[in-house]
Amino acid sequence: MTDRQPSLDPAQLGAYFALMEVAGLLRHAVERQLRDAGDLSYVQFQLLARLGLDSTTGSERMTDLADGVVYSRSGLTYQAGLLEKAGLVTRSPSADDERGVTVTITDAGRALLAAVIPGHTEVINHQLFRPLARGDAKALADLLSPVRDHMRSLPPRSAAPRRRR
Amino acid sequence: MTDRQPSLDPAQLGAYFALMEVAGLLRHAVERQLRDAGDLSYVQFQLLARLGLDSTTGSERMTDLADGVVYSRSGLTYQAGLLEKAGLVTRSPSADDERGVTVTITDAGRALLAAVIPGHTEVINHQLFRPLARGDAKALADLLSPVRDHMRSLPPRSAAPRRRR
DNA sequence: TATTGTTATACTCTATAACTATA
DNA sequence: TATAGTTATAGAGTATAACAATA
Repeated sequence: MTDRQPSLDPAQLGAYFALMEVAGLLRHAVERQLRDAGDLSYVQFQLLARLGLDSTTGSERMTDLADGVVYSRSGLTYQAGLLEKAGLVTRSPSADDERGVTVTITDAGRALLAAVIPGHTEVINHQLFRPLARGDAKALADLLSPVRDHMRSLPPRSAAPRRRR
Repeated sequence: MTDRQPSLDPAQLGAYFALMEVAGLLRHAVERQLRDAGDLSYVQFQLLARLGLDSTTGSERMTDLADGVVYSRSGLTYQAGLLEKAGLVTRSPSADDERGVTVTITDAGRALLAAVIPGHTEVINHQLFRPLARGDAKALADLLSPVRDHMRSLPPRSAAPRRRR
């Protein structure tokens, strides 16, 4: 079940700690901005961004959203409920599968997204890219993209094992 | 207060999203391992690691710990209380400054740290480094270290503004 | 007066399990 | 029987503000 001696060399340790600290600090900064600018949590922003920017239709099914944002079904139900209550998304039964729920971003949701993004990118520029040279962004993306793809392919995502009774 | 049009180019967007997703998934995986192996949250692990690995004495003051782990004083008090209750650290008044509290890792804390680290590094190897080539770890560390230093130097850390009454 | 740390409190978020309804 | 989503619930974590004690 476990490999032998997989201990990390100093470069790996440095990369790991730097990655976690940078991402943690960046997320903290970004969450503050999103909270101040639009009263959104990072997860809510991710959901809106997924619907408003990634999706061409502005709609996605709950399960697909959960897979993208990585958490439990009930957590997504909770967040989608908050977004719906705020008028930023609507929920309706899926056309093809009566069990499914389709979440759709509203005009208000798009407007809020647009209102929040400038400050968002500004934080990212200031905190993340200011100390980097041109070309570093691409280098970073090239390093991390394969990792992301690998992690996505791994095992357990939102729809983790379901208990049988 | 705001720069003009700091919008992100595609490479920057890609780097940002990849960074956040990789770090998020990695943290999720690592938290599960720490929980299973030692009933530790990631933050608690960070505190133990800071005391047991980074510090030569095994001790640090509360404020310094908070600065390193990035959160509020009260949050640190809460976590330090949990660690103390579990016998993994002790808290005692600082020698030089009567106001201060020195946190020290116990033998049990070091033992738990040692017990947890193999599984921890294994997760990191599997999830983060498996898809990377030799040399990529150093490249990643070289890219992110300046960012981390920059972010650390920025403004608000644990000891954020204190309200006057 | 400023700083260190704790406490009380309220709130957000997440996970588990049970439940309903459709495939 | 399996899957999609919701609900109830309980727990962990965080932030704010007020507070006590020392510098």
